[in-house]
Amino acid sequence: MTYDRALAALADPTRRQVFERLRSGPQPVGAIARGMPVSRPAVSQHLKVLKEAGLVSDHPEGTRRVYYIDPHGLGALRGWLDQFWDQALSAFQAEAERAPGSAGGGHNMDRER
Amino acid sequence: MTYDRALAALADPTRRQVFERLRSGPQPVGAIARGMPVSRPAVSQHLKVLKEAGLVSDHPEGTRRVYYIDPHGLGALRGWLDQFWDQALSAFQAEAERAPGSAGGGHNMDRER
DNA sequence: ACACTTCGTAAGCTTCTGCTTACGGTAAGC
DNA sequence: GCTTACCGTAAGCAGAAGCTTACGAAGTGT
Repeated sequence: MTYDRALAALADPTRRQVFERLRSGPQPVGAIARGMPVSRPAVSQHLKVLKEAGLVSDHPEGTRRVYYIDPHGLGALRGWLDQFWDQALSAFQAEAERAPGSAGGGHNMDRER
Repeated sequence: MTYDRALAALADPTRRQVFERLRSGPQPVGAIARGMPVSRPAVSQHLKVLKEAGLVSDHPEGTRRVYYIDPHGLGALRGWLDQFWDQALSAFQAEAERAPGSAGGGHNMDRER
């Protein structure tokens, strides 16, 4: 779905810091920006990207805007990741048996060509 | 620990395409680059980043280098994600009860001017 | 009505990033 | 030994991304 947006959004360290700050609960923009190494408008821009990725949502509260983590984007990312996980494990196991030492811990020292 | 590298690596679309190509099994660089919209050196550079992120590994096979998916980096990313998942769900539930309509059901009825 | 707070957005600039071409190094085949 | 195939790396460049300052809009309180 939109797992690609979520990945791109969480790639930036500053933006990830914004996102992780919301783990302690919903917060308005000013509170998020306080104590961060960038300006408040920068935080707003990051929040916009996070919102477009479905990672956060917001609702107005007076003159402020309270942001909070939205599981929707996280779920998409998780789904994509799980799609890899099982397949990656088995493929890695196969590789481990084929070339021990570099991969997992297989004990078949069959060399190929 | 190294989930940040994995995130940054998988953020780029082309690099993600390289990574997803390895899902069909281990492949040498040339085979990966064949049919891709970028040159072979570009693929090599992407593989380097993916390797540093712990997402892929490789072993030489004659004059070629066979790359395959390494669950190590994927696992780190998964761990970080799961750390959020539960907390995000409960927090989202709390938000849903607090302002029904925006969070609880399905869509974001964001008030946009 | 006026002042103050909170926030989003536009413009501009600097820095980072991904791609290409060119080159060197290593292993296999004749 | 010589040539060919495969791959990684360096240099250089065009495009993108993030940050700052400046401004405008919306809401609250006096």
